[in-house]
Amino acid sequence: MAQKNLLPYILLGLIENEPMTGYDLKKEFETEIGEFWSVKHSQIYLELKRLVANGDIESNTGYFGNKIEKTYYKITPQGTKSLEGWKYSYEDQLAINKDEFVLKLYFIKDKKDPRLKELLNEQSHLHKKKLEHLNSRLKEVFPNKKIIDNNYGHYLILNHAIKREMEYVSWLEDAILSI
Amino acid sequence: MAQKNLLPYILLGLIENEPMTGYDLKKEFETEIGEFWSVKHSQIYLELKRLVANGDIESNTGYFGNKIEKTYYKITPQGTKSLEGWKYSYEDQLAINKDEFVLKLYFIKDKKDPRLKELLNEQSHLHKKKLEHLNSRLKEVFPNKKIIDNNYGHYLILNHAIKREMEYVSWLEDAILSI
DNA sequence: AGTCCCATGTAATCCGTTACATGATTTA
DNA sequence: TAAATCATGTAACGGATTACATGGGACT
Repeated sequence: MAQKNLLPYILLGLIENEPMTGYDLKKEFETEIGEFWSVKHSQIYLELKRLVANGDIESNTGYFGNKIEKTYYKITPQGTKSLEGWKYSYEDQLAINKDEFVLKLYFIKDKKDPRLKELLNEQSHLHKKKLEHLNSRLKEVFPNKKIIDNNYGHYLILNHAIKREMEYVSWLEDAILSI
Repeated sequence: MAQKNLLPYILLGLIENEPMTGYDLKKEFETEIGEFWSVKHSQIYLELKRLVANGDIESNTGYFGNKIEKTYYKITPQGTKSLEGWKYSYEDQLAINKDEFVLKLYFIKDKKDPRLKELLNEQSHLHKKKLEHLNSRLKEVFPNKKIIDNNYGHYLILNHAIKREMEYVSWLEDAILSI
């Protein structure tokens, strides 16, 4: 494979709970899962066709109480098996996490570079905003223990994202003070 | 552009210090910059041609005291300008950092899922190994203050990578204890 | 009447990985 | 002399983004 294509598993994972249309799936990437993954609708519709051709999902087109024709997709037993296989598969090595800002810094050699502080400040601002956003998401999405225990993976990764941003900000602040 | 292509800037940044061959550049991705970025040699050679066509670098083919013909590339004033422009450019939003493990967790709903702990343990092991590796890199690459001050960006991002792995491990350990 | 959102696609383009390919030199 | 490394490419394929495209419904 050219690049590891995880979209099939995402779509299966989302459809598993309840049948969905391509548009519904697109919407998911604007809210919940959009915090952790991004994809364009053009890719979704193509992948859905592939999944149908592969027998992982089934489509059902019609008017479902609405005035607009929609196509709903539901997962097949084969699709469920494929999804489970991926969910519990072992990763033998960590992928490199490509961060443009980190790359830029690699090429800034001189500690006394006059624009270094400004760059660090800009990033700090971005990450502080992100951190704020994630903190409010946590409160919003997980108001009580029951919701936490029934969406535990999501709860864990949201907490991880928050800790990651805290680390990012603290690193940048330390860096700013060090120069 | 399909995906943001940062390779031109990486190549310019590496060539800026001293003229290099395609093979030299490939080697860089096996050591220093390989900690933060990955690329295949096929892409390097293609990108070098594009940079030459674009006037950002100049090529010089011949026998340089060796028995093998090599092609050295050096940066042009235009290339330097392009590199500087990128290095000090402002990023207005943060890119999503796609992590397969995080994605998997999103689809693990139940806190009592019997395989959750095992998955977390596996990841913890990987990140601990990574952390060890980064710590030894830091000692190896930055033995004294002068080297630090003259490669400050690299020093900063290596420290960031270490703190990031520490956060990852601590998050996983907390998660393991919580279930 | 116009704008926004719903809903679903295709096409073009470029990026990234894998595979194919070749030949010389150094090292074990 | 065989294997590893040096050195440089091309080709095929698939993933990801952008742009093009269409039509209906809801809201102002």
